[in-house]
Amino acid sequence: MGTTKSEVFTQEENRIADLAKAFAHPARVAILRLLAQKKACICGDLVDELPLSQATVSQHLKELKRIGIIQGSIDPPRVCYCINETVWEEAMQTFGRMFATFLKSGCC
Amino acid sequence: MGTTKSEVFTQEENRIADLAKAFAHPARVAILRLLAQKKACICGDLVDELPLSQATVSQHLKELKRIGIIQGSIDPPRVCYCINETVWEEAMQTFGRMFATFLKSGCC
DNA sequence: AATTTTTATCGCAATATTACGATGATTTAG
DNA sequence: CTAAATCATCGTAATATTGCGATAAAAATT
Repeated sequence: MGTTKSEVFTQEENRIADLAKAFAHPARVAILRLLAQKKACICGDLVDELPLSQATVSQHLKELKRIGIIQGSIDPPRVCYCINETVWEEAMQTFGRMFATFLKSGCC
Repeated sequence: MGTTKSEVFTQEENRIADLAKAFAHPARVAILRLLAQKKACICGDLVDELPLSQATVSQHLKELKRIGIIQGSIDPPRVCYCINETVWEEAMQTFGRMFATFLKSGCC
């Protein structure tokens, strides 16, 4: 095994999990912060800011792109990355709704 | 490797990543939802609601407990799980702050 | 054309995660 | 005391993730 049984969960549950993965590694948190604060944008600048190799940073960027929360535009030979506003909003609202489902009145 | 270089990131970045991990698997999303909506609380009930084995559910519960977002109280031979309100709030505010850092005015 | 700059990708090694059956531990019920 | 119920843990297998050096790809510069 080692594989998540995605088929047995709802699309929404899988999407939430995917969005959460964007934030589930400190390097990706750092990248998303830098992009959200516009402190960096060019991949090379991100590499300078992060204590990881260029290959590793590139891999995290790829994962964030797969999720859709960032996008990159080419300015050869550079690539400028930025937050995808639509997906950022989706994440914000998705987590907002999730956190709002909590009903108090403890049983434990 | 395969190990995250936690030492080189800030405590906050690591904490955010950990909190995100709670939501980074569809089964855990389902569990947290059930607990937040109080549709289940006893471990056995969770197992009934989820398409996973008892051992697997127990493992996810353990991870959620490690993060701190749920807690369990013993009612032998049962265990009643529920959301830890404090950590739930911490997560809500942490993600709220994170999402609020986004500055518009795109460069891409 | 050769070099430089920048980024992506490959290949590998180490570790982590996911999943489950089987087994253990604990407490109640009979 | 024995059996049943409930949950945690162990052991194992399969796959995923993390990280990096080396290399490839693409375009500008010399």
